Amino acid sequence: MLSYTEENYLKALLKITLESGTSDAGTNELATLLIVKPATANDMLKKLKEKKLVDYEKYGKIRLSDEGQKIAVDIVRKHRLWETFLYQNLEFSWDEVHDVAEQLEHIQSAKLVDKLDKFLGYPEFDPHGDPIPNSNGEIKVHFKKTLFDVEVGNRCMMVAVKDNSTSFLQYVVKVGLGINNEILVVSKQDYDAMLVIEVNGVQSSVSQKFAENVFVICPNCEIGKACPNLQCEIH
Amino acid sequence: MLSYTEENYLKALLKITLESGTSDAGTNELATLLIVKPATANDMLKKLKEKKLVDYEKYGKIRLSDEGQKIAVDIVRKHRLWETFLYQNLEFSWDEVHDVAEQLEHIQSAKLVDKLDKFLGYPEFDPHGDPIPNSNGEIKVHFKKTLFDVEVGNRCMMVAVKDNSTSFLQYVVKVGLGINNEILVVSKQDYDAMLVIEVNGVQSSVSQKFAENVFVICPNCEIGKACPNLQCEIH
DNA sequence: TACAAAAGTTAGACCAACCTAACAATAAAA
DNA sequence: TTTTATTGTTAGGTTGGTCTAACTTTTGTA
Repeated sequence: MLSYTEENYLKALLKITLESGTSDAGTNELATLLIVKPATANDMLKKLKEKKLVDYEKYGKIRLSDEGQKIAVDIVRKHRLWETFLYQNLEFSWDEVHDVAEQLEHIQSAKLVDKLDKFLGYPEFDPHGDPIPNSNGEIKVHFKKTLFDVEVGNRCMMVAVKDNSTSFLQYVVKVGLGINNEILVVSKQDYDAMLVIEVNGVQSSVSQKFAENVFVICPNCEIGKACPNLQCEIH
Repeated sequence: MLSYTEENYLKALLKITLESGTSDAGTNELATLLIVKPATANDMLKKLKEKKLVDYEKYGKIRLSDEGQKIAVDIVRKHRLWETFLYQNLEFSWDEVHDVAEQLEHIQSAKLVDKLDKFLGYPEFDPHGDPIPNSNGEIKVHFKKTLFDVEVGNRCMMVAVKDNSTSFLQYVVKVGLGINNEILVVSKQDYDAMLVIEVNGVQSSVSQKFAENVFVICPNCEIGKACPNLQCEIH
């Protein structure tokens, strides 16, 4: 059984490797993320190496072992499931869920996680649009392209939103948008970056700010697989 | 902000004072409950005294301060709300909820507790029949008559258990008992105080120890109200 | 290539929560 | 009332996670 602290180190390592894409991390970087001194991070790395959760040699690169990665992904799964619960069932706003989920992710009970997942209807994305790993640790490919990135004349499909504020969500509804809706980008103004989009045959004009808060994939993409025409950035 | 450990000491002190009725506790008793050595409990008591959460003098009696009691009751509130959630919404059986709630009770977020309470519909009793303190720390009247107190030939209804250990709860299930089940006390042995009881037409033999851990009311009682024929002791 | 800056490591210390072993005070029994 | 048993306390030690300060290795650039 890992301590709360050890779990946080594994989670931080996963975050760094996923975000950098280089699949390894540095002591300083890790220490900064955990708000801890490099010496402290170094101590912990030695301990995690001992437990075979990280691959690491002195002055060398740090990366999670398979086992370490598995544990880290499971913590992310718990975090995102709890965020979804707080948002969907307990009326938390999207910016309030993180801190509480940060605590809840450390609750140890496999049954709890699976039952929560079932209760929530096996969601694939959390309130921030981030993918929720399934019980086998498989993470859906995550598309980070926004409506604003789509070129004029192209079609895309909405998969998530970045902003979860009520005002934004009401705006989304007003424009006739929803998850899995297909969107055609009709035109874009150079002057003020306003977009004209078409949803279900109805045209609307939306701002850059709005467009940047709508995550999309190209319509040929299947959620969970790599984009066939490489337009979608994989996170 | 209190540590996980400090919270557990406060909760244990509340439990001891409530169960003994004498409103004070001993170092050994506390240590036993927390599965810790008396020396350790003693260290913590000094620390909690320093924080003004317990009233305590060397070799004297230990009791929670008003502030300490308030915190302890709030932890119990959280514990019982989570138990209710696990039981009602996540399909946990009533003997599985305790251990997970033991972790969840330490999550720090006033908003979470209040929203959870609202989500659950402001329940007054948890799956074990124990009363859930409200947000002001007020606890409903609680019936504390045990199965062992019921006279031979009388019927009663199970409302709660005193012992929350998994082994006891599993035994309860094995005997075919559950909350709101009606029990007939068929006979009682003078020699070893064994009881023969009948639940849903099935007879079982249970020990004095077992019977003393099952709280009952007479079948005419309504939970939360005083017993109409005064057979039920109010705690 | 050399050397300064950045990154990483080690040694030694602190605190919280635990321990054991020895001791002190109180309660119970002879 | 004296002795014994129980209960409570203190002193000193261990471990996990943190720190500072000093040191080493690697990296980047003059």
